[in-house]
Amino acid sequence: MKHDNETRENLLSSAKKEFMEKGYMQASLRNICKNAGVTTGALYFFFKDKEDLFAALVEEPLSKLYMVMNAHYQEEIELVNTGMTMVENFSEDLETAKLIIHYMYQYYDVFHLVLMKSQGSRYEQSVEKFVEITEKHYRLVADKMAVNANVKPVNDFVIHWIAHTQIDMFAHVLTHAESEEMAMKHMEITIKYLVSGWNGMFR
Amino acid sequence: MKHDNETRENLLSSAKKEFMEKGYMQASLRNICKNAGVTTGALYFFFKDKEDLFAALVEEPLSKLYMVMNAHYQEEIELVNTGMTMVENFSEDLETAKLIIHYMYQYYDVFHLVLMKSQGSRYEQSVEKFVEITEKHYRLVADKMAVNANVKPVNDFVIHWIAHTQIDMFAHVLTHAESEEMAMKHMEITIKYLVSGWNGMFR
Amino acid sequence: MKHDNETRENLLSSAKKEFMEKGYMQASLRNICKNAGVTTGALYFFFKDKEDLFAALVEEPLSKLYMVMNAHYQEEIELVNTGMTMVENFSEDLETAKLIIHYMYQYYDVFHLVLMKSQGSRYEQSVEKFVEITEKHYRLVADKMAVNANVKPVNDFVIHWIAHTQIDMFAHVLTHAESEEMAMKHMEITIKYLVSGWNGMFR
Amino acid sequence: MKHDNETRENLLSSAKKEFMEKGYMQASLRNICKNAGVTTGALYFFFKDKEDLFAALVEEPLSKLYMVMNAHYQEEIELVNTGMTMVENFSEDLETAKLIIHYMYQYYDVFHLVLMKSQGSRYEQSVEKFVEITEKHYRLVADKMAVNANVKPVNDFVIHWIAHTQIDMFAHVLTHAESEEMAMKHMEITIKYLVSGWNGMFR
DNA sequence: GATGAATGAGTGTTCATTCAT
DNA sequence: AATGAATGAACACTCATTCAT
Repeated sequence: MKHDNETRENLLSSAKKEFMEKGYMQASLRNICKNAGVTTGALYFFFKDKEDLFAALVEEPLSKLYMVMNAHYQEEIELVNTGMTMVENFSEDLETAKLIIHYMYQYYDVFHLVLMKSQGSRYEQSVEKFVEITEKHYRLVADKMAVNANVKPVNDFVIHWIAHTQIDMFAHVLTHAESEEMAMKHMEITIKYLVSGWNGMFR
Repeated sequence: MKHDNETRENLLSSAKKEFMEKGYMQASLRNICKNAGVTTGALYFFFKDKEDLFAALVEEPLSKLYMVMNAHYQEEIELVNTGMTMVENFSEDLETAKLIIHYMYQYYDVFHLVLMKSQGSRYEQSVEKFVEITEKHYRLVADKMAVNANVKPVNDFVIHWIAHTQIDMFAHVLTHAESEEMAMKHMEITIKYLVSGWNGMFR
Repeated sequence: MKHDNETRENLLSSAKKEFMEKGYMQASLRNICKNAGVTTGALYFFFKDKEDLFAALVEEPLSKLYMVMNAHYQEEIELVNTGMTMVENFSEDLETAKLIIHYMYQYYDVFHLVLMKSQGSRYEQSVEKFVEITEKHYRLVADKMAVNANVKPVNDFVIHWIAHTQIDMFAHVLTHAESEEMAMKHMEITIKYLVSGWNGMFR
Repeated sequence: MKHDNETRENLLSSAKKEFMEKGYMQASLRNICKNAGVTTGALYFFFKDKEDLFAALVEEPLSKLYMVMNAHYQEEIELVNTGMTMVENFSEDLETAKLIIHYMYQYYDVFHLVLMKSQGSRYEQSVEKFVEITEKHYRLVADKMAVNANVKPVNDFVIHWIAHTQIDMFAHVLTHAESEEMAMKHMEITIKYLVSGWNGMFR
């Protein structure tokens, strides 16, 4: 039986460590190879270039999360269409958030890399992409609620900022909580905070 | 009276432009010197190294803001000691926030550099420092309020996150508003949001 | 009967394409293998190294042409021994030239490779070899003619240059004519030119 | 008094040697620096990149020769306009050729580099440029002569080839003659050959 | 016959920094 | 006060080649 790409795995884990420590730009391929116990040529057998190496670490879980979020927001918007004026209890949002955080914890390192260490790579825009997805969602929700509650619609700037705040919360929880369990606990309060803030705008 | 170091000024403004465009790490001293019309040697006459050059741009306004914030929070805490259970109207907070944003707009480029372009320099931790200051403040406020309102105290994690959110808001407003005037307008809503969130935690 | 090495053939045709496009030095074995649908190891099973691969493409037709030329010039020199003082009509030379060009067209790619794309390989000296063969021939012819016409012998430098010019003409026609037919047509004038030049020297 | 760019000169002469020996592509900047006794950084202080280094060696004499040739051909064409049917004596052409060769010998190494060692640099097309200039000239001359001599005009292919042959002659003489003196001597015969060939076409 | 993996030396280039003048 | 020159280590990346399986 063939060896299971041991070198590739070594390279990936060495790369993960290096990217974690120094960030994408400051990471040295030389170093990654040295710590993986191979020469630079070996790296280029498995990966096209530096960016491809980084992509191999993060691409899949990342794009999957994009899909999950898009799908989830799709469903949620249909609930709003039924006509509620306010997020009466934040249980809905909490569940969504917990789902996302749970997914992120499954690929803890990946999302740490993407959210905190990707500057200089093509993934440095990932946070903005998450924001965009969330923003579109909130734009719709806010409009519905404004109509239903008969208040003037929230402006784009604020929607964008709220989306940003939401995403930053995920990043924050991921990077500051000691464990997934603790993360979940913290989120109950942060979501309560965010929902209170949201509703406050329509009062 | 000092004679104005024209070269020094040229270097500083050239540096500001380069750092703005490429960020600290990617900025090239070569380039900065070329655009300032001097050679690298000249730069090293005025500045110890790359970091010192960056510091010369941001240090003063930055540390002044640290002081302003510290002073302001000092005052504010005394108000809390008088015994209110809740931030009844957010006018207090709004005024503080507007004061900070106004200060930031006076040194727009400086804070843009510090908040967005300092990665790789020792100032990349500036955001965290702001958070720390804010955090200490909120820790005190939250404790007082918890006692007065007779609810269990908010945990450190959440306080930290709330401080972070607050600081991010400043960064966001600074970088996304078209003008100081607009920034002030936007802040009225964002502060309303944040205060609603804050109060929501104690309900 | 040999079984046809499909892989070998694929490698050869892929190599031909790569060498044609980029020249010997810039050609990448990686690329050649990729386009042939095999790995580098396969290449090294069939060919010793890069140069051997190039040789496999060109060696045979090339050395055969050397032989053809040598043989032809051998015959021709015997005609001169019969005692003519001048190339009265260039039909002789034209026929020889057409014969060579026809042969070259049968292995169009091979000679294109050898004449234009072999720099860096051991075949970069092929042109010089053709020149050498031609030169020896002209040396003899010129001496005979000098004696017969009672003029002083042409010096070696000029003989060498004339040979070079002749060979370059073949290369030029091969690479610039749109078809063999056109090549033949063009050669009638170029040979006329060359013969006029040659005879002019003895006038 | 300042040192006269000794390092730059060392680099240039080291580069000339390396380019001469290995050609543009195979030349190693590391090697050039080592033989010049400096580090790679020094090279990049004086030259933008590899191509710029090569250009510094050849650009000026090369473009000057383009100008000289263009100017000379301009004059010559006016003679043809006076109406001769044939280049009766080749003294005209010989003088032009000697002038060009003399210029080339003044910058012997430069033209050796350009004509024989520039492959891979932007100067690899220099021969073709010389041909182009010469070709335009011969196109005009041939047309005039065809009219005057009442023969059908020579086709473009042949004109192109003749121009090529002419330029190759210069390259050949430059690289094969032992001295300028010898070169001049050789040229008398080669020009005689070329003129005889040319006139032969119109007979 | 052919693969997949790996080597190791090499490439041109960029960088912050230094320092004699 | 500033120049011009030079350092030397680092960078990502490419190459022809090798070899156990």
